[in-house]
Amino acid sequence: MDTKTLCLAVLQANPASGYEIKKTLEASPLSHFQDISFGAIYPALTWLAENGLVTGNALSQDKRPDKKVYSLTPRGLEHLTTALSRPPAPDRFRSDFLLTLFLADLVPREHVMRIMEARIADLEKEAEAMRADDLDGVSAAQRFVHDFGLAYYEFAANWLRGNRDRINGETAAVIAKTG
Amino acid sequence: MDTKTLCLAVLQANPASGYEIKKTLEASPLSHFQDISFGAIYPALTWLAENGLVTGNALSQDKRPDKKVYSLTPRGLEHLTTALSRPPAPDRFRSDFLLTLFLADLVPREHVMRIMEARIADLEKEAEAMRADDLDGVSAAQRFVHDFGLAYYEFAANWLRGNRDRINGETAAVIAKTG
DNA sequence: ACTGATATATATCAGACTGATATATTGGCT
DNA sequence: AGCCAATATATCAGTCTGATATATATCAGT
Repeated sequence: MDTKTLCLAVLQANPASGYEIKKTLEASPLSHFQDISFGAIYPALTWLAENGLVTGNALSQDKRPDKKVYSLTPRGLEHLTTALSRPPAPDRFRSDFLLTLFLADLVPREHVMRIMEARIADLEKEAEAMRADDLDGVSAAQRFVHDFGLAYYEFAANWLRGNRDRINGETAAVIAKTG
Repeated sequence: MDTKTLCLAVLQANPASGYEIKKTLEASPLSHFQDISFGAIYPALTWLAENGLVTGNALSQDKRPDKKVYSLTPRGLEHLTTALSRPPAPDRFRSDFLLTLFLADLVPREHVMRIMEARIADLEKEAEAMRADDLDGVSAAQRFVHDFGLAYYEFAANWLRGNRDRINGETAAVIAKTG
């Protein structure tokens, strides 16, 4: 989805500032499947406010920079539901890691082994973190997305673990022995 | 990876035109994890030629528009291997489908069910197509990437199939309450 | 023979997005 | 005191997507 719709999606749950929209998305199970940068958020919010899809209130804060808190309007909610009612675009999976593996013959075997081990460790760390997530008060739909993310990390880690020798050959066996 | 490096990655295997670079990538197992548009390819090739990373030969063809075939230079190969030798950026998974499921309560249950069935069918179709891929003469590294892609489609289809009721249930309850 | 769809081939461009940077304050750690 | 991280907004160069333009050829259906 584009940045505007994604902002509306976050605001639909709670009024928030641009900064909070990004932090909320990062803390959500959705963070594994959607991302936006500040450079896109702030212009999007300005546009949304000018076009009546959100209303903005400037808050002077005690010990922090001013905060502009935006809330969804009926028109904003309508825009969001309309966007969600369209058939979703195909998923996009971008992996420089797999590009490197694809061209493994062009780089030192050591390097390939290193990034393979690092990626498996990253995936397992991610899965571990998600298993520790507190899901109290989270809707079934949100839990569904969370669990898909967790299942993916587990799948990917296990698949790479079970197949890494196909790329690394004998050297991987040595690593496995030496720990 | 950026478009330039991706072009070099394709040219490393064979000299090609911009059009052929895109078609080659689309036909490769890498297509599931890397993509580029013509609007990025042609400027990238011009830049690469001007900077000596590729050499270009214009070919007048019999019954087709002129074709500019580019080949990798030693400097181009060096640029490619340098890029591949860096730790790869984290994978990026973008899914509007999962965003819609996350906010399933905002759209009609019928719609959620429909996109769920459609996505499962798409994933299975993709897996089916990959199982039929001809892998004769494909390197171990490339087969690895192919098989990861296939395994992912199978995992995702099976997971969604096994968990889809978790979404449709709650949405039904919300609909019943709100009328 | 004609029409429309598809394939080959390059190029351009508006609009969108990323990642870096600038600005300013507070609070914790060394 | 000095440094880093967090809170908070804003801008911008560089990059990429998706659409469009241009031109030719083939092939299936009418």
